[in-house]
Amino acid sequence: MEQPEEPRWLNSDEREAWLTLVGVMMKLPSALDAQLRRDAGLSHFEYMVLAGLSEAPDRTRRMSDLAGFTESGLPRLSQVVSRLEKRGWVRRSPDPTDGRITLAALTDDGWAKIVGTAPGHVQAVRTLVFDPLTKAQSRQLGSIGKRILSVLDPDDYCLRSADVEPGA
Amino acid sequence: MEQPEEPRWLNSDEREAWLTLVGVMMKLPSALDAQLRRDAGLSHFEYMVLAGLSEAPDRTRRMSDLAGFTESGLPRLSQVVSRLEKRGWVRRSPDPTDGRITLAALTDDGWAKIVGTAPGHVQAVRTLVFDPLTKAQSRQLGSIGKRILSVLDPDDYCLRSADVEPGA
DNA sequence: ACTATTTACTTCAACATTCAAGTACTTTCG
DNA sequence: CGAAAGTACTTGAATGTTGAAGTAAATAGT
Repeated sequence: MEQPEEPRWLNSDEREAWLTLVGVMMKLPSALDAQLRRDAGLSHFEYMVLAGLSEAPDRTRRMSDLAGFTESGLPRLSQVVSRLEKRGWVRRSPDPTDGRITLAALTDDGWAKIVGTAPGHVQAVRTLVFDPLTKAQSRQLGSIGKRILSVLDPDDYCLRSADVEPGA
Repeated sequence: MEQPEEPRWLNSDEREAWLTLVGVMMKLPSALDAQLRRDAGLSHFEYMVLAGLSEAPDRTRRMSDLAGFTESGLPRLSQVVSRLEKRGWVRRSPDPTDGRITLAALTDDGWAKIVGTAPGHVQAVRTLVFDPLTKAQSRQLGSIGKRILSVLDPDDYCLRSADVEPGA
């Protein structure tokens, strides 16, 4: 079941694009983490948790739902939410209608935290990602990302709108 | 020194592109790690170390040079190279001309390992990244990545050829 | 109604990564 | 020539993440 022909190596354009992409994947997360840690004392993962709650109705969400949103398993989420609870930004309570489910809710302090943190983070995303690109490139990035994500994980959260353009 | 106006929020195209990019950055590394671990018993980082040595003259490189290539600090590299040395794929020796420097060299077994592993990994990169894209998109991805990387780290390894196109 | 399986989450142990100190060597300067 | 400073790397402690077992509650079967 091996491919009988020699493998299709990357051509030089592809190879260059690949190495560049690896570089971006290595450095962009650290850069964003550093900004959040410096300006808000939050890891990127903690920020995602607070952001996920802030967008939800009643600022409340199930743990497993949050785990899906943040692309992480329940154990990791559980520990991080414990920390956020100790800091007073999140409160956990069992779902009255189903005792297995734990609901995580953003407190008022947590809401204030995310409201105070978001603008600086958005600015960082802008500076590092969109400002260096033309408008056309920003659109291309969206299309390219969706194409790749649809292979990586067709059920991903971001692809719910069924708009993976077939052309370019 | 705060921006007096309200922050420039991401517009809906940008927001969508951003969430997609986050998804790709979360999942692509794990997918590649999984392929290498399954097919070759290597982490992506270990693969990068072997690949970095395989491309070097005499298949030999300084530890600090390798650390730059793999975008990681010396402590991490030191431990990983220790493991690779125990498995017989790398050998370390002090530089005869400067006793502070440690040279890491790929053994024949290590060369055989990377030669046997590379085709499957390249195939995975192809399947996950380039096959879903048109040729035009592959080129766009290269340009976009270089633009972003040039802000993230202007001294990056990949940008040595001074070819960040100013147009699109 | 009572057990058995499934679901949702937490906790515990193994592992990897990061940061700070330590070691060995080289270069510089009095 | 000898002490001080700097460089390259390794080691060890603290932290965070992943995987496996454990708990608690709900559903399904008998």
